[in-house]
Amino acid sequence: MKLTTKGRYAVLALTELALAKENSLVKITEIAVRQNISSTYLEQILLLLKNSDLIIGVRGPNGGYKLSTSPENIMISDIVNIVEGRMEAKGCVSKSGSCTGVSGRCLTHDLWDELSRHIELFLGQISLKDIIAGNVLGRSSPPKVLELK
Amino acid sequence: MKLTTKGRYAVLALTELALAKENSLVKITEIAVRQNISSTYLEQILLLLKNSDLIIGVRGPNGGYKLSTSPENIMISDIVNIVEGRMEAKGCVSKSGSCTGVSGRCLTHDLWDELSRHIELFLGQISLKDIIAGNVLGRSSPPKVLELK
DNA sequence: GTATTTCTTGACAAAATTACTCGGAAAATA
DNA sequence: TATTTTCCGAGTAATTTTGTCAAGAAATAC
Repeated sequence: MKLTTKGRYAVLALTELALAKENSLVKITEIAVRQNISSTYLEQILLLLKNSDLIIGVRGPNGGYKLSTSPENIMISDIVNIVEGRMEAKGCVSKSGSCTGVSGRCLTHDLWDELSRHIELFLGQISLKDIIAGNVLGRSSPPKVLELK
Repeated sequence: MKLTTKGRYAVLALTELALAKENSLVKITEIAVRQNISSTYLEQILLLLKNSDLIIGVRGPNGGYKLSTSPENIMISDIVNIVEGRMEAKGCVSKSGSCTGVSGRCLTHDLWDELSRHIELFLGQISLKDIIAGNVLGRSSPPKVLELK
């Protein structure tokens, strides 16, 4: 699970779509100007999200983008996974492919695996709706929360 | 909290040190060969860890590196934070520095903040000892665990 | 149909970061 | 002194990220 500006732009853009009036269309340039992002770069990103059916693009005058479903059904992990490739998480497949190194097999393998699983779990619990509701921090909402025991 | 091969190499190398007999010294080249990493690159990384007093370097014949403290006292987050710079986590300070964009302030700010806090928390609970004990997955050990409620 | 708006697509280029190399110096041992 | 090892700074190659550009396609308004 990589995380670059690409992923952040994607979440930001979809947040804008989520904020728009239901079924109204938002143009790329609107988002780009508001958020001060390169509009041509944003094009690329929204295209990825469209091809994965997370958003719907409408061409022609007064066209634009809208979410394909309601904000509570779109999780942050969905967005990030689409625009950033899924992270390999291994960090041990050095060359021969196998994971059994000379030093008594790959000890850190599980660590990175578990970390990315953890991140995925975290971002999979937060929806666009949570974000526009400011419901990210100190989440005490009905859905599962991660907590120290 | 970035995560590149640099961070993974660092954890891997320190795992090797943790596996070594108490107070025995391990050479850079030993680790490099065993893990199939560039030894000169590994030098740089171990140097960083040494300058942060996580490990101790001994020069001269039969020199090498050893941990500066016992494996259970070294957390993965310590290691990663040293070799990768601390991640900015914001993703919203576009230009003017302030966080109040035109689109009704920075909605995703909290999200990335919370994510990196979460990662830090996770890696801060796992020590080198846990790794060499294979105690990463399905942790049910005495120390605090992250768990779904 | 024509013009306009906007998305769609692909190829390309600049910038930044990551990953690694190199040459040598300092310290310790023998 | 010679050898072995860490230490240190600078520089370079490779990759990834972050864009730009130009042209095409679809929908709408006129």
